[in-house]
Amino acid sequence: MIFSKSFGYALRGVLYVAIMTEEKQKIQLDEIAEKLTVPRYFLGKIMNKLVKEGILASEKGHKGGFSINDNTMQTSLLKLIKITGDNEMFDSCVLRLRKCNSKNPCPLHHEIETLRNQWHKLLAETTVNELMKKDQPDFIKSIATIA
Amino acid sequence: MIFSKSFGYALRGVLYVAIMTEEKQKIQLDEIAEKLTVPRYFLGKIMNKLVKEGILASEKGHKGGFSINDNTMQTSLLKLIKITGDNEMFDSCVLRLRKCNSKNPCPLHHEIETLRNQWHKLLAETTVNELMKKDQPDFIKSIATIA
DNA sequence: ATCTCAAAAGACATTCTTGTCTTTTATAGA
DNA sequence: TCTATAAAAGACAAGAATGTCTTTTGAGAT
Repeated sequence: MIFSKSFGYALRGVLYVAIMTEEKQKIQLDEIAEKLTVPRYFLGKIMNKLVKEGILASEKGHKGGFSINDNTMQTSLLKLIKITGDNEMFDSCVLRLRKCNSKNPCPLHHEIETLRNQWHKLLAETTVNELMKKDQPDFIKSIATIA
Repeated sequence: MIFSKSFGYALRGVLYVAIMTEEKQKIQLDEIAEKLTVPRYFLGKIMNKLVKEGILASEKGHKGGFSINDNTMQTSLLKLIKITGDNEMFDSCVLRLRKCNSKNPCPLHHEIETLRNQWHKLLAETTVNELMKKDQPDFIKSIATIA
């Protein structure tokens, strides 16, 4: 698979909070995990990472939960990818030949570089806000479906 | 990483055999693993898969080893990807929303579909033969370098 | 202060990929 | 037929990603 499960959970988690935040201020992990049909504790750790990275806010204790903050809506997919660890996707040679760079390119270097840049651009430009603006009819449903 | 280690090993293994086959008929696993700086037994299993899939020929025993066959040079990267198990890269939703298809697309479905199709095309059209025809000066070196 | 709630943190289990070692099988040559 | 050789096959180990459970921490409510 091109991206990790963690990335998918992170994205769907953020989106769920962003969508639900119109109805309530705080969204609990229990609800998120249940609605997204995602392993609760595992999601918890990912959400925690997002909080530490400043993508989301959280509060402990009574009436606690997750909520959006000033950064949430501007967060790019690329940022989520980096946070969840799928780095190096844009670093290393796709053919896995190590000695490959613009000076000493592998046979597919240039073709792949073009494609990779397009990916990079798309992922860097697509933010949580962008995704929500597209406003698909069943968007919330598609987020809530197991991946 | 976008592709698995196994894929990288498979590709480099095939390329090494294809290149060396001009000098000798049979290439031994020991040599391949050493030159590519790749775990010997692990590579052995991957080479074995390639043989079973008809991508390479092999012979046991004295004067045995790996060699190319009628299919080797026409083998596409896509084929290698499938053999080494990185399937579903072109199947499932990149955002990992399951209920995502052309009828019920996720917000990025169309943009991603375009990119994915380009990848698919490139990987399907690029064969072992194509790679070797490009004839980079240090191609054999770049194959032989650890990934 | 104490209780309850919910995230955070830490220990542990499972699964998948990758890597290693040993034994078996097949082939050529003496 | 026997020996050497090299791939194939099988058992096992290490590592990373994913998943589960328990304990701790922090905040509001009583």
